[in-house]
Amino acid sequence: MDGGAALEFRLDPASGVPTSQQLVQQVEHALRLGYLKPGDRLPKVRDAVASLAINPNTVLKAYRELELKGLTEGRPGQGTFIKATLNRVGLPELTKLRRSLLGWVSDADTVGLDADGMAALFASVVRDFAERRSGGAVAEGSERVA
Amino acid sequence: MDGGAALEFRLDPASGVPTSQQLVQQVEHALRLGYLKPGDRLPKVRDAVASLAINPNTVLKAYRELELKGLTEGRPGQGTFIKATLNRVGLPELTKLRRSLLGWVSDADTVGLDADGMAALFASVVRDFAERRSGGAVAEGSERVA
DNA sequence: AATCCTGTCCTATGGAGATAGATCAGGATG
DNA sequence: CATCCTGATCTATCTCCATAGGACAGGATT
Repeated sequence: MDGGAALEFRLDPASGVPTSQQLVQQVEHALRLGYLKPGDRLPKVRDAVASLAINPNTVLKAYRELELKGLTEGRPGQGTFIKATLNRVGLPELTKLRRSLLGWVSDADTVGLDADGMAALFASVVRDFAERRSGGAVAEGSERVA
Repeated sequence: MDGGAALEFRLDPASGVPTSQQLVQQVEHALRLGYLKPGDRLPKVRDAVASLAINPNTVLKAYRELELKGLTEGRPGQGTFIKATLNRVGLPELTKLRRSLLGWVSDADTVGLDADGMAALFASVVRDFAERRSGGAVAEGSERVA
């Protein structure tokens, strides 16, 4: 029985981020965006191992970290389940944000910006925004150059 | 003399990304966004070492990788200089995209989405967009979970 | 020429992440 | 009860990353 939906893990070897951390971050992302709710089941350790071709210990390490954070709960014989949520934003708002972001991505794509470029711009803008709100006076430019 | 502008490196220890790779990625980002152009000088190895409190070999490793990619050129006695560009999008378009993205970030912030949540949404949307264009039939949501 | 500043190379060392493989423990099912 | 599936644990090993510290090479400046 496969009662609940399960997250499907992905790996990006080029990112340089340790495998176990990628798993942790993916669960956290899914929680933030409401794709996972308390009670949902995470992929079985052995399934993740098989589909990602990684070591059981790596998955265990990720699950252990999630449990330490209080986000999940491992139940031997049953699986690993979501215990808490990180979702502080309503679904309607998220949908709206998603839709408008999709428009932006589409524009960027039209102009010729690739995914890496989009990510670079996004990171730059978010950092900019954060610094502007806290620092106020951005003494030495953020993405600036000098 | 400081003829040319220089990028200012940052480190994010929490990201899990190896230090040297962070440096490489920052240069690439700056190239994509037009913050760095051919002829610009990168921070001196010893300066980066001092400001980031890391090992010279770590900086060297990053610079060597950039040179291998054909993006930079190290000139003993002078410094390391940008040799190529990754910028395929015009500055006006980038500025426009940046401005509209800033608006989106502001909206997201208003609704209560934090930086991590924004990053999660962004990654999800970009992936979604990429899959939709290649795969075609992604019946129901991509960010779904399956 | 002498000096300084720059990038470059080298060896050795320690730590974190991932792997392999075996084993134990808790719950469900026959 | 016996069996199966699940997560959890353990030890040993391997690789990559970063560090420490010393030394060399090319160009500019005096």
